[in-house]
Amino acid sequence: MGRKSFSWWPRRGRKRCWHLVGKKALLPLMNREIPIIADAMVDREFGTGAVKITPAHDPNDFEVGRRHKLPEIDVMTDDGKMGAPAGAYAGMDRFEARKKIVEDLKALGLLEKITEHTNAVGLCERSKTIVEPRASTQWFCKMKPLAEPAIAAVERGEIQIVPDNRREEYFNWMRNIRDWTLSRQLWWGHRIPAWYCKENKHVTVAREKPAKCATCGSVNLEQDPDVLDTWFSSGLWPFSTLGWPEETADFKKYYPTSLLITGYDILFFWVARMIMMGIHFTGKVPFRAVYLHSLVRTGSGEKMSKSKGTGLDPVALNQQYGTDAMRFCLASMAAPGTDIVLSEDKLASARNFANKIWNAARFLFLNLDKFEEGGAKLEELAAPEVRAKAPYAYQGSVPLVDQWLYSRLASTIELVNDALTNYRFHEAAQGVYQFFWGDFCDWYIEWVKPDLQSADREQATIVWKNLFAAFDDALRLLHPFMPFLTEELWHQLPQRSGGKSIALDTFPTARKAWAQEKIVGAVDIFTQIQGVITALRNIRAEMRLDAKKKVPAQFWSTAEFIRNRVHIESDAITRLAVLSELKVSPAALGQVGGSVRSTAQFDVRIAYSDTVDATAEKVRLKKEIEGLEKAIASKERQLGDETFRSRAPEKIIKGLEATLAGQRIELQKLKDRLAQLEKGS
RNA sequence: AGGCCCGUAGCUCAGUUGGUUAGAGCGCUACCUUGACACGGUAGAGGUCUGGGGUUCGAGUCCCCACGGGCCUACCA
Repeated sequence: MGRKSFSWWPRRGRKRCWHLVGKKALLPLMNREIPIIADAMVDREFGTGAVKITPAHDPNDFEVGRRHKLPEIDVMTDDGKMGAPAGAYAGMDRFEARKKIVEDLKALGLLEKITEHTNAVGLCERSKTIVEPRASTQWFCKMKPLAEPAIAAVERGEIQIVPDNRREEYFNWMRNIRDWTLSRQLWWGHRIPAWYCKENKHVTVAREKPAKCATCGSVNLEQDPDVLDTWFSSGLWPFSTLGWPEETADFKKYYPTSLLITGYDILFFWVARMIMMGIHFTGKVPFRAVYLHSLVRTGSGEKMSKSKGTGLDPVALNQQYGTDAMRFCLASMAAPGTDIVLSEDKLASARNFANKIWNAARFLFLNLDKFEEGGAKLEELAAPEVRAKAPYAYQGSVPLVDQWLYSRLASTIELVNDALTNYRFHEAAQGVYQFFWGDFCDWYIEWVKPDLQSADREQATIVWKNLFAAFDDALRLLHPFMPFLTEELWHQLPQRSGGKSIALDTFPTARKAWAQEKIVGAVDIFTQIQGVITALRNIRAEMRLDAKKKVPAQFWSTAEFIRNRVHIESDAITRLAVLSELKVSPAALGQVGGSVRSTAQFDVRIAYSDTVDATAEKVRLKKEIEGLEKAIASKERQLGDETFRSRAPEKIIKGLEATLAGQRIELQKLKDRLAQLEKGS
């Protein structure tokens, strides 16, 4: 279809055609002689293995043309018609010309056959019209000298790229960098500062419009109509915004900045260019770290795009679910290196979390009002200096539930801080979620509920102080993810004078004193007690007991300290497991009636034999026995392997042994229970 | 075609240097309109981590291959 010039490459018919290279062919219709050449660009497996070369209308052909010094003939005009070099076709519309050429070739008997071929045609993103490749004069920026120091800066770690795997992409792109076309045929942007004299086409480049041509002195000058690529100007952003090229105070203070946050799809467009420009113009990298965040996709996984109209409307979604929910949702899904598929389900889940926090706070303040009727003041319970001394002790010791809560809080604070410094925002968000909902609401508030209005004013006061101190920390932890909700609730607590916003308060940092409680073992004991309550509830559910039906239960553990602790906490356990009484047995539980749950550490029983479904119970037991036996067998195999014992770290071996011991006890208990059930039926 | 990434519960995804019975949210099942919350509570079910080799005492995790999917860049006579 190429109607002008040039050449071929007969490689496939190496034997058949090689002799033709260097000779000339006559281009039909144009009657122009064109050379036959050989070039490795050609795919000899495709079609005839020979192809015409049109350097002015194809990027590959352009390269070939340069290699073989072929003339570049542009056969089109700016308005998409055929130009003078198109000979007889000049003035025709390009589509018309193509049809006419086929007809003419046919008429001359030169057309052998027509085959279908799918070709990638460039389309204008907005107008959808076909973009015709045409050779033209453009300004290019030589990139190698700019890229090299920019590669080195990242290699040396002067700039950290997060997530790590994007470093490779950066290197790959930078090492294979091509010269950068700066000319854009748009009607907005920075005009290219080049002037041409009309007489001799000399080029004069200057900051201000020159008075005359630098070469021939002509005053008849015309500025290049093209503008600079927007990314060229954008690349200057880190320092031009700070007053550069002046050595302003801002520039000195804030350049380089610490962190750039942007989408990973813009790493090459913008980030790489800022780095290159920054190093070139200022001698310094523009920032110390680049966090490349995920792209938000629609529920069906499409990239959101304004021009494609595939975006979700954040304003509409914010109105529906709340901006806090949106923010939390995005953060909780921002695992580095993956995209975020945003769906309404997930937003709803985040909204539910916000709702949960709001209701928990409502509960606290409603109860506080009642408590204040007895003379207490919020300032005495939750002023900053009061909160700072938490956790408070009651009758000489910090209540177990508070030891546990503050230890959990300390771990959460550590986790969140750690996650944030490492750009692992999803872990931070999920950590707060787990603490606030799973620990604070589900366990802590439920646990201390009756104590909030305790007749023992001293006890109630302690409870309130501990509660508010933890609540305040939790709010501040949550604040980066749910700014509005936490701000609102924070203002309901008494703040230090001048406490204008939670955003100006300090972010919680690790409290070693709280984490210490874990070492003492309080957390482990509390976890055991949670296990006791869950086991009892599980039995209730299996028995299909009415939720309000209070039933008697028995408890036994070979460990005396657990028995003692369960005894001390029996009020709470009784309430949370809906029992009529909890009896700590003086000896192992006998095999009589009811339903039992066991762990390696303890056994609980609800004595309600008439409602026990023995068949279902046996199925459950067998399943658990099977799973345990498998786990035990694999551990025994591993621990029996001398190579393993000699090479695995001590910690792993010890842990395995401990777990194995527990599992053996558990298995024995399950087996006994099963045997007893089978004997009974 | 080249480069990068992904494949884990029904769905969407976590899983930091290989190490003790692989987690979450949603959905699902059963029970509960219990005085903060049904946008809720309690208890559950559900995965031979795409497949095949390899390294290792030990692999969801490291290496190779295959299959499937995505993105970026380039593009075919």
